[in-house]
Amino acid sequence: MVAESELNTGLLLFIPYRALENRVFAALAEAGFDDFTPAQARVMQRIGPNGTRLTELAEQAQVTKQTAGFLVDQLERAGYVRRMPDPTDKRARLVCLAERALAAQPVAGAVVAEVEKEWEAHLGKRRMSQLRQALTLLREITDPYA
Amino acid sequence: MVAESELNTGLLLFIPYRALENRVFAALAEAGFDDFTPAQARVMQRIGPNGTRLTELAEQAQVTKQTAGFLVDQLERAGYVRRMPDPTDKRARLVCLAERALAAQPVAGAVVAEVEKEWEAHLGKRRMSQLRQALTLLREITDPYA
DNA sequence: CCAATTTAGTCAGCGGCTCTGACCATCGTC
DNA sequence: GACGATGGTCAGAGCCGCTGACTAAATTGG
Repeated sequence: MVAESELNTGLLLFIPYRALENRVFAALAEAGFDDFTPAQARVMQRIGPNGTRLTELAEQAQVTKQTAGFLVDQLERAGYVRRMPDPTDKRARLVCLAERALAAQPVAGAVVAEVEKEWEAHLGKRRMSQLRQALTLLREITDPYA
Repeated sequence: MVAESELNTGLLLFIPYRALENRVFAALAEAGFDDFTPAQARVMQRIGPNGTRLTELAEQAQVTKQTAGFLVDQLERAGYVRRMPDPTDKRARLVCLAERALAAQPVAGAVVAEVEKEWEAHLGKRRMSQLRQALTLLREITDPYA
């Protein structure tokens, strides 16, 4: 039996999450993408390739639509997203990734890959794979939008 | 449509973390502990059995000492913590859990146990154990205060 | 022993995040 | 076409977290 920390699982999940977020954020800032915040990034992360409605973004990020709107306003002003009319619903608008976000994506992707590689080096291929598998399964009962 | 296996690990970690935090928070609120916020809880969680200095709390929660002080002020006013003089350093004060926090702990502990049990039921004993093991290992390279 | 530096903590001010409540426009349905 | 539901905005408030400037006590080095 391997000795396990007595820390509650929540904290165990949160610690590497924050470590990864910090790394990505720092790398983006260094690459010149220093004009957005973590809260904005958490919304931007949920935008689909064909655009996503504000209400849907709000639900997935678990904030109110007002908050999501506030964040999208700033992202739009900074050139990361664009609002397009939704052709299927005149009330709605689709939030789409704009040029600046598309430029940032490869940078973010590279850092995520780098950190995941470090984790795999520390855990070993097998345990890293098990970790991802367990988390993916867990998502089924913890993600209301899975 | 994004394949599950390609969802970045950060989001995979965050989703269950937030689910757990939400559950604990809701249960505490229902039990009458509705007068504190998640930010306050994240600080309170780090207080050791013999009290912890404000500066140390700030480091571990990764906020400035000003922010930690602000949160402790509110926790103190709500009766969750007390400030005691540190006998070994007249500049410092030890933040200790007070009566109300001690009353809340069993409630929080019960919910955490309940949620972990649900997760174990979904993943199976083996995978749940592997998950905790992997996360504990990961902490070695992601927690600056391990 | 005293001056300089470091460390613990506070005060003041600012901006960012998120909420509630109220509101308007459009959609879908009957 | 009336009505409830849905997509979104506006206004106001409070909480969170930061920087900068400060006091007091501890530590270090001559």
